[in-house]
Amino acid sequence: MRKTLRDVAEKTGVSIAVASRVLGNYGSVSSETRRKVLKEAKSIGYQPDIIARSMKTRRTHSLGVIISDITTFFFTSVVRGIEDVTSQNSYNVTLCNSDEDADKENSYLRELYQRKIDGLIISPTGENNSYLKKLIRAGLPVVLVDRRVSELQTTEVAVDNETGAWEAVKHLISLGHRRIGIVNGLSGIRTNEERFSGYKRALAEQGIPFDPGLVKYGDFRMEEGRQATQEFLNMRDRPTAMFVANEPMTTGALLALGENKTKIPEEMAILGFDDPVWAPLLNPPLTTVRQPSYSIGTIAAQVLLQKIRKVGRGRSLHEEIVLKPKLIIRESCGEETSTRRTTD
Amino acid sequence: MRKTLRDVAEKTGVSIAVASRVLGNYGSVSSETRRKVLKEAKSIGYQPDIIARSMKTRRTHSLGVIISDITTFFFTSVVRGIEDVTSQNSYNVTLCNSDEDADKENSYLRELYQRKIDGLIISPTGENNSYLKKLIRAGLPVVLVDRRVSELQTTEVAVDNETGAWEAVKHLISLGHRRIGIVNGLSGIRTNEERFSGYKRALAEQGIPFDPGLVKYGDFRMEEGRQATQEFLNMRDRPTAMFVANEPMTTGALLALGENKTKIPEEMAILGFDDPVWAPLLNPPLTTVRQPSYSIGTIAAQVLLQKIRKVGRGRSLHEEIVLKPKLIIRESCGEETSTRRTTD
DNA sequence: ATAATTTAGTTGAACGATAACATATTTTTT
DNA sequence: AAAAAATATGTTATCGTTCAACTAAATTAT
Repeated sequence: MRKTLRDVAEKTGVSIAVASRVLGNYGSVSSETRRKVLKEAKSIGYQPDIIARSMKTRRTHSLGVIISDITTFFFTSVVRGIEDVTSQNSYNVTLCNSDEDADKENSYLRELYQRKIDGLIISPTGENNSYLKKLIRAGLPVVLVDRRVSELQTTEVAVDNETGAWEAVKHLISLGHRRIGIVNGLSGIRTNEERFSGYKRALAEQGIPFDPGLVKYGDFRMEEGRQATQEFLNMRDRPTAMFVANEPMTTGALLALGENKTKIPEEMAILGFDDPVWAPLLNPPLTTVRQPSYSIGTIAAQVLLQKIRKVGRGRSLHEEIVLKPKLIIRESCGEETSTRRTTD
Repeated sequence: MRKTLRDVAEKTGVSIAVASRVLGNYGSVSSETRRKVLKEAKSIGYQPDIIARSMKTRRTHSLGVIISDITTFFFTSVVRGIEDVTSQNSYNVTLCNSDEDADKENSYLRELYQRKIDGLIISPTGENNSYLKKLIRAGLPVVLVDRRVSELQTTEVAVDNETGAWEAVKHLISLGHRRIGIVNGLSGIRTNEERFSGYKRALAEQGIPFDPGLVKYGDFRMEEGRQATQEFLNMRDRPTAMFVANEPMTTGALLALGENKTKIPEEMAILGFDDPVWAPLLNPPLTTVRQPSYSIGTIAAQVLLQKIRKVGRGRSLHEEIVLKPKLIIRESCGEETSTRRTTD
């Protein structure tokens, strides 16, 4: 039988309120009764019922996390960061995968809200975010990760995508590449618009005309990265280098390159966004733009906990926390002294 | 202001019980009042309070998942499987990373139990599992994944590790390898004992004497895989092949091999347990033992939901669901026609 | 010595739903 | 037409806590 506060109180011969005070460590109780209550609680193995407590306190000490897919390197890492700080602060995390599906996202949102989570960390799909907006306006503490959505009045934690992509493409250009393909993510998403604009800026700055034929859009998953790459390879005037906007699509691209026995970087240079553990294991090792994904998670969680603590006072404001991505140069894009360069 | 059942009832001019019946879809209500209640509920935006409901029904519709580290390929995949079936059945998942730390595991266990989860999926650390045992005896539905623990009276979902390792090592031997190193996981863990015993059996069957100098233990993480490999490389009489018991340690091993510019498979063949997406991308592509990790997750979740539905009736029994691992032969172990073989 | 304050403890009302039970109304059966 | 059964609705206790309000006793201040 499950023991309740009442059992503890009765056994000790004291009122429920006193037992509650002892266990909840507030109010005033004599050290004598405190000792007795504690002893009795321990002896019958009392465990507080968090549900009942939440009912009264209106705090669940649990957070929701909605990401597109835990299976991608970036998000596992973010989630791990979140979990590490929340567990230290005795908050729980409910994990949800939206798969870039706005309906799925909304139904999770509803579910989590009904469960009365204290706060939410989300990487929103971007479409149809009126329900999310409503929750924010209703006072739910929310932190956005990876994806900025300017019309949401809340805190965002993400990397400077424009600069990340810009540096990546600049690097490619510096190695002599002129025809640079991009495999971008879904077009509605700000994160990808930014990466795209970094790509275009780098091109423009070096006086390379923008060629719409060199841009492909994928759904962030491996399969579409592979297809896009295959399409590049089939072109008459194919690019000499490609920049891929996330890790799963990069995996797909590498698969396609392997299937076609395309030599990297001689026949095709490749540079990916996100720096998974296996990037240095490849031959040649993969050049990437590394996001501090674990930190994005820890920071998001810290900020969220702060917000939760001061909920009520003050309106939620739009606030951006932007971290720096870092270009990790390995060997998949060729070398400074490449023939391409000298013959150009 | 948050709306309650009471608000709906008052607005409609009906008792709370009736409103509850309509929204909870049970009991008998006239279609006329049902319509009115539904309409009113919608118009004021009523959302049931799941906490309050749980309080009364003693069901939370949420599950706990405790794994060592979401960051490893195997577990992300398992978790994704779990999440897919739970979300379809409108259960929620609270994710916890134990990091192979029994204390951390136990404190999560306590926390989850207090939160009154309806069921638990866990990959236990193996040490100090008396609290887990207690919860099982107390009637909490539990499913073990990846790690078997024979003394726990509950369902286990895992792969046949002995056979997996046996096939792997047999493959290595068939390619002419005689000195085969193993980088095993922590020694207390059954999963690894099984893999170790598969290794030894393959050796014994081919009449190769077991050499304790060729076995290293790691903590499942990358770093120790790297160290173990470095130690192998430093041996005078180093192995010609190595079998690594999980993905992060395999990553570490590959890193060490790369740092030492060791040629794979000529100077060192490598075969890893777990088949991450990137295995085929390596050069040479990595031969691995693939576990159906996503299925382990979905099956575990399905079994758990079944158990939850028939909780109360019948004691929990020890039951093993064992899936088949599959050897995926690529090129990191050499070829049938290897010089090693012919010169042997 | 009396008043004011602090300390220790009790009582009972929430929190928002569910569900057992009671009652009133309608429909069906005999 | 009376009895039985089914349907619709209301009343109230309850789940396990917390917390405000209150009382009684002990301590301190004047």
